[in-house]
Amino acid sequence: MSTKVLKTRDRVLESAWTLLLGNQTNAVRISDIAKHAGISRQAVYLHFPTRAELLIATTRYIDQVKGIDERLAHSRSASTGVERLAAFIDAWGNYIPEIYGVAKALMAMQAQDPEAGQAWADRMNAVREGCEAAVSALVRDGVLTQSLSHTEAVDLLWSQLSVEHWAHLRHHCGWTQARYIAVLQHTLLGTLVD
Amino acid sequence: MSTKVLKTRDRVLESAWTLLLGNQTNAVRISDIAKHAGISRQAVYLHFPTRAELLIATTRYIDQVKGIDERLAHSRSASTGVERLAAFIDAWGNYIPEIYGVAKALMAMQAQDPEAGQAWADRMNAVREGCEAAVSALVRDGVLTQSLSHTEAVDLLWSQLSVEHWAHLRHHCGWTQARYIAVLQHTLLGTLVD
DNA sequence: TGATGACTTGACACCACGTCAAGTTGACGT
DNA sequence: ACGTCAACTTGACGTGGTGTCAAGTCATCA
Repeated sequence: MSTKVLKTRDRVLESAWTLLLGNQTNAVRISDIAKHAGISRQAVYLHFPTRAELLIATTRYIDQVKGIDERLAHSRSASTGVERLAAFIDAWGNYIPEIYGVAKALMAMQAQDPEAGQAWADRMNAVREGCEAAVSALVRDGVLTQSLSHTEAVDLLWSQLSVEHWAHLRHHCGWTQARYIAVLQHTLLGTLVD
Repeated sequence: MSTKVLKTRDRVLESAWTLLLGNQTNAVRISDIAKHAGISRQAVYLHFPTRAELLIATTRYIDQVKGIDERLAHSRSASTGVERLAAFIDAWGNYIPEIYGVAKALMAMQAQDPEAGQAWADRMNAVREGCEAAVSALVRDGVLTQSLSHTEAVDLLWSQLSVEHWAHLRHHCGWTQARYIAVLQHTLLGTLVD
């Protein structure tokens, strides 16, 4: 595991990240990534077995570089359930833009490649756990609305914090990032808390 | 424009619809559709120039067969804004399952084919007009919440009535269709009406 | 009878993924 | 100084799906 190997591997991941974020039209081929990283197309396969695995590795790389764990951990330190909900929406909602490029490519792949779909689903289940924790905090405070079950509340929070929902409001509706965060905090508070 | 032409064309559209709805793994190729319709793969190209156009034509075909226009028109006849909102959610929300197969394929294509993306966006803009009408009815009744602008309210309704949101709750979260409709009616009422 | 339109068969180019084989290069230990 | 090994290169190939092209069949209709 020499230093150079890691360097090249990371350069590939960095290239994938950059190209996927930049390109509107999602025609990011492996050869594009290789060219951007300054290596041959075949060399990419020395580090990643398939395109799907490369994309998945890219999301993990972004997680690591951007420290999503720390961001989410911080939201867990809020004292009240309501504050915790707002902090979680803030932390995750502001992370989505970073991973959107890769997420889009991965979601486009899952039609043909079930493995890619499963990998993405796994990652999203981690987000669901965060939603679950936030809702539990609301329950602990006794402020969760009567009209939704615990699970329904988690599902609703989770689905509104999905990447697709973000993309819809941000790109189709033209919302700013700040408005996206503010409106989701407000409406989800209204929906989940009595 | 003989009878037989229309028959074959419709058989292709019907096959596309059937296969796209049935297949979990979205590997519906043109050759599959042709085989199912009982014609050669090349004959499909006598009716539809590209795969994207075939998919788009399929959505239009479903619209026509299932009479979505009538369904939505019916929701427009409700007297109060609140009833109209509920009726619109019911009409559109119960239509999504019909088009989901094609929608999924079309959304998967828009990464590579911008034309497919544009066509799908156009169709979704028609839904947005329905959302706009429902919100306007709320405004007319003077019951739209103060905390959202007219446009924001439309955007929020629209994004929560998206096919992606339906798929998330229905498939990832395992909700029944009835619960999806009921919860959306309830939470959107809570979000949009004071 | 002969023309037309719908369809068939078979071949082909294209493009991206993924694989394989045979080099080149540079760092490393001995 | 030498051999070795890992990383990387070049070039070729197979696969699978899309879309194109050319030649031929067949029923219908004027």
